Amino acid sequence: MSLSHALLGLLAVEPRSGYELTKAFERDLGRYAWQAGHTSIYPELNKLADRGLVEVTHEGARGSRTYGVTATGREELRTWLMTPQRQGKVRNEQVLRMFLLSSLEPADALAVLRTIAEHTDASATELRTVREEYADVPLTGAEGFGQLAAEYGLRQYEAVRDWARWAITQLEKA
Amino acid sequence: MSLSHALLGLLAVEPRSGYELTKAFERDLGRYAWQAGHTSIYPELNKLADRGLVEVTHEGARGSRTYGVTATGREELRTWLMTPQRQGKVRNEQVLRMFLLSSLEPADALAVLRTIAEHTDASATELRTVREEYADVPLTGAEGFGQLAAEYGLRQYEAVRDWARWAITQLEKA
DNA sequence: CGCTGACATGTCAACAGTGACATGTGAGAA
DNA sequence: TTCTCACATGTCACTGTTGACATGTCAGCG
Repeated sequence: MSLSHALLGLLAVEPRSGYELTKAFERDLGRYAWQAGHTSIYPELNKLADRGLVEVTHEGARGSRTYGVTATGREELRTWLMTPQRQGKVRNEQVLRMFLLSSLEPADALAVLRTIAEHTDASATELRTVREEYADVPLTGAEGFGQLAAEYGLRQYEAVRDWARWAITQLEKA
Repeated sequence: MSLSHALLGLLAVEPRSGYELTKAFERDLGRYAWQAGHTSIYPELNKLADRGLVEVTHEGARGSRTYGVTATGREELRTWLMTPQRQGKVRNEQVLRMFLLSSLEPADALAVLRTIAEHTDASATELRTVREEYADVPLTGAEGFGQLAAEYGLRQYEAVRDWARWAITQLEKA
């Protein structure tokens, strides 16, 4: 399952509590890569702890538990990231919508494409400012994470926007 | 659920059997947008038929049933595609791997990035030849579907490749 | 004519993920 | 001090998805 590796990866960068992990999924990670709610995160943390891949490193206020990755966990994560990535699971509702555009009347398809182009352009602009904040932090470590993510998201949005614009001109030509 | 709309969309472009739909999911659709196996497709087709959104238009050899979209189904699909797309569900194992790169030693991260760059570049090259085949078919209708998909996939791969190359130079600088 | 392999559809148990519900804590504001 | 809200973790029923298993058909080949 990918959720376990996502948690392992986040904890490997920096120890966190289940609550903080939930927040992380609400930001970049859940936006572009893999979304998960606290209802799946907490049980998964317990399973990982049972398997000895993570451990509670600190207990704070309000019953919070901060988890860290064990040596075994770090090894498991490394193996997963380094092994030849076979065709992974993909499930993206936005992309699905784009693929189904051909089933609409050209006029309707154009309308949808225009809103896609607008939305992705707005998101790209937004991310460009986020990127500035990371301008001179090191790539590895807790901050580099966000930097790679922001850059990835930005390029992703720009690609979709450009595709939508291309599709619009193609449709208008016809 | 998105699967029902995916089926509706595919059938709206062109009537197909469950078997043919399964093949479609093994190609572009399952690769970039939404994957599904025959074990979820057949039951879903029956549910859609019960709800009157699709209907059997032809029964062929070996018990095959070709489905088409009803007027109601087409309306349902149109509504779904045209309504303001809230933040849809995203789940992409490849992207997840990229996000977790920061948790690796720089040397390991570089190795992974290099294979990503190679793989995506190869896929882009492959799709570029696929695109040629669509060079002068109309955008709407059964073929336009593949054309939009190919173009989308190509731009996606190129964006990821360029991002990986960018990340490599960033890491090497550090 | 028998074999093989793609065609074609299905069930079912196990598992993953979501949303609703539940419970309690501590900080800061009024 | 009381209230509110973010913090913090959890269960559970329901739904969606997968993989293993099951069954049968037709075309082409030797």
